[in-house]
Amino acid sequence: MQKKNVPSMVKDEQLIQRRRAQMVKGAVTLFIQKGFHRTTTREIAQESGFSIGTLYEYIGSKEDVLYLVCDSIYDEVRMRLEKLLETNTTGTERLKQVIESLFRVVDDMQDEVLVMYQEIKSLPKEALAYVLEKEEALTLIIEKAVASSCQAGEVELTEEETKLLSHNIMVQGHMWAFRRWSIQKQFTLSTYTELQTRRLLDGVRKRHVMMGKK
Amino acid sequence: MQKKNVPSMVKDEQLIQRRRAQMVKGAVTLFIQKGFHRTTTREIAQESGFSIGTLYEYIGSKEDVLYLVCDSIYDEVRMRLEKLLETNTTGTERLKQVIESLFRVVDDMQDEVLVMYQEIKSLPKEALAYVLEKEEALTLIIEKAVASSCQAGEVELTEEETKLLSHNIMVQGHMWAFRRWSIQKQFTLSTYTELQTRRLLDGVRKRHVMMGKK
Amino acid sequence: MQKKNVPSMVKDEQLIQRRRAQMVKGAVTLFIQKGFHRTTTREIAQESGFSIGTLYEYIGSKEDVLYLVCDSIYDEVRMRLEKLLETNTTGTERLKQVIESLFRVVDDMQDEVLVMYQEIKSLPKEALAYVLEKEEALTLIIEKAVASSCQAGEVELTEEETKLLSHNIMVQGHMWAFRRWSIQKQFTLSTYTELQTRRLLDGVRKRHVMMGKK
Amino acid sequence: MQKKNVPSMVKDEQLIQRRRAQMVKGAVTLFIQKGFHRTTTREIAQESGFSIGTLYEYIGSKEDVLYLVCDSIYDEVRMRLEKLLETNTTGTERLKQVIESLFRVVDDMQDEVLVMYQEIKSLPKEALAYVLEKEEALTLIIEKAVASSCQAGEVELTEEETKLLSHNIMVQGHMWAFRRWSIQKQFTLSTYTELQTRRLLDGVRKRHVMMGKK
DNA sequence: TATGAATGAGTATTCATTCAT
DNA sequence: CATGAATGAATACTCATTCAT
Repeated sequence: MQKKNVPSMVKDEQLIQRRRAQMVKGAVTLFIQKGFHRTTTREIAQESGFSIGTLYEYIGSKEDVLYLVCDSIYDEVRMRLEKLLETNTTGTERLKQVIESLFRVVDDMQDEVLVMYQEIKSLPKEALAYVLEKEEALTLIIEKAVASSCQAGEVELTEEETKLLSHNIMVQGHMWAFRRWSIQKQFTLSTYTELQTRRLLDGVRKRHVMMGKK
Repeated sequence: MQKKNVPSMVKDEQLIQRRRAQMVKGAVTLFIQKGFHRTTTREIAQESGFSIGTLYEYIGSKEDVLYLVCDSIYDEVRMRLEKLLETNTTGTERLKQVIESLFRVVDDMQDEVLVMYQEIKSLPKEALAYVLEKEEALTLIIEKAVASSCQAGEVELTEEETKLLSHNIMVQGHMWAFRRWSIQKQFTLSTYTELQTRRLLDGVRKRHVMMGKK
Repeated sequence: MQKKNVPSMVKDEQLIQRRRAQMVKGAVTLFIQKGFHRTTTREIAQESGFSIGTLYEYIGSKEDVLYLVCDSIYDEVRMRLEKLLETNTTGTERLKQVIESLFRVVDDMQDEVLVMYQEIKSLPKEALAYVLEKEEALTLIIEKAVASSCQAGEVELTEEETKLLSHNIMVQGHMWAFRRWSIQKQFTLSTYTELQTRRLLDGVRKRHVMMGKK
Repeated sequence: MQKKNVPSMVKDEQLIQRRRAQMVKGAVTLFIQKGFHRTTTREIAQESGFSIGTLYEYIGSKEDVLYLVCDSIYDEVRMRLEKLLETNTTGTERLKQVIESLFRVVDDMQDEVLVMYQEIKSLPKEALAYVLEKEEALTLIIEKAVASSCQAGEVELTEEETKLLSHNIMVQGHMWAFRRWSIQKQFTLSTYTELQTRRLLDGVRKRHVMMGKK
């Protein structure tokens, strides 16, 4: 799936990047506060530091802003995640690290994650498909760590189980944000991480290993 | 938290109930198709089978419709869930049944669940709080089943772990709907249910019990 | 060609007729002053005596107003023309009467005729086709009078010549309006009518008749 | 009436001429396609082969472009007409030639003639007056031919009739363009020219000449 | 109680024009 | 001289809400 092409009247590619970055920054702030539909294009322009006319020099429609925002959030999540994963661990150690890192990123970007969950549906079909692909790509990072843990012989999972587990981890990350009204009242991030990690790993640990340990 | 009072010009309480039921039915259909913001009050009135004037005899604002819709979805989820749980099981058996029932209800009401996840944020603060309470009450049903499983001595969990597990179960139900673009391509509902149930229970099963079984 | 259907949100057909009449009246005034493109929908609403919202209860787009205006102008031209032609004359007498009547109607409706000439091109294709048909129907009235004059044996014309003559008469009527900056400085309507009538008839009069008269 | 002064930031008169020629060429193409109001200045600049900034180095406003276009169309009509009239005929022969030439020019420049008829009204007052003078000057060419025919003694016309006839000829030329939706379906240019010429001349031919011929 | 016509604030988008580079 | 990014007033159209019947 190709990156959706957002039309611009401006030729200087560098300038486009800069302006769109401003735009996304302003828009995210507003979308977090009032959501996509309740935010006007004028507000986006103003918050971004330029006029409404200029805004439309860099996009074709309001929906393009949403697309740029979603795209950018995914890129940032991925970037932060990869940054936290730079060390070269493997096996279950790796998996623990992925979980902790994911949760930490979600914690840092709670509002952005919420925007994604709630506004994504307003994207035009094509853009939506593209964004969902990014989500799957992200899930794949987790899947690789799970697989690595399998290969290390520490856990045994079918391919199906691997996939499902990855989804579970991803969603447990997200729910730290979208159920924060309940979860964050009861847990700190580190308790949450610890409890979830233990549960996730206990469930998959090889039986004989466990018993051996015992 | 009190049920939010939705104003009506009409006295006959029965009529109010009937009209609002029509209204919610029409609105849900539309919200599923186009979302709350893209649906007009005129459309809601038409889909409900009465005029725009009449619509406003039974609500005070468009947001009231959203509130009624969310409220009604929760009531239906709860009703269906309780229906499926009428038999008097206990212990781990009970827990399995709760999980399976929840997943089945979510499967039946996927679109409604999605509407909730995506439009809830558009509710006015007070209404939002009320609806979130309903969500917590729902989670409590699960929590009770988990606790019942503990009491049966089949699993051992701290109170914290109990709460978290309940959230996890709830969210794993919901994700069947909101990640369907990926999950429902890979799993049938019964596979999904089976895999998730196994994982959830394996993780919590008492060690000695497991070994004993061994 | 069917009359184009202009959409309306209002059900009462009578009301639609009344409101659209107001609308056309207001719009014509404005189009005469500033042309279609320089007139805003708000101005049309205001001049028509209702709000912009109400305007859009009776039309689907600004172009619909132009269509209604053109349609209405043609209807009025035709109505006035037919009124002036109610007496039952025939032959050349009839033709003279048609010419005089046409010129008189154009004189009365100069501004409207100009609007037609200048804004018709802004109509959507379908509407344009419909309006041009009305123009042809009007030309047919003239053609019938010319034919009547032929049948009376006073003039002899091929079918082609009949058609062309009718166009000429029509356009000579219109030019009284669209060349008024020059023609109306030099002629009064009655002089113009007399001169044009003489020329039109002299050119077609049967040769032997003329000579017989001589 | 002075030629309207179109302001330019550029000194080099030659360059001004060249750029404006490009501009008019581009603009005519666009005005024919979409009319003056639906054409943007950006489009004009692009079609002309330079940037929007450059466009405004050679004009003061969008209306100036329309003025230049109208001015240029008149000049070309005149030029072409004069070219076709270079041979030194006189009398009725001359008149026939003028008619045929005019019709031929209009046929060649149909779109341009239409633009004139439909957009002229958007000119600012002063520019409009200037352009109408050009139209009158053009009519004068015809008038001279008619007069020449009179002087040759072949037709007899009062001064009033001469003027009116010239207008008629002019308009019969134009109508070949602006009623083409009907006329060009029924006639070829040469039939149209022949029929109209015959009618125009028959109507004015001296009575005794005609009879003599007879 | 039911209706639907009326309202006008609000919104996305366009485009002529300017001006710093 | 040429460029094209920036501007913001202007504009068509929408839609939640009201209220007279």
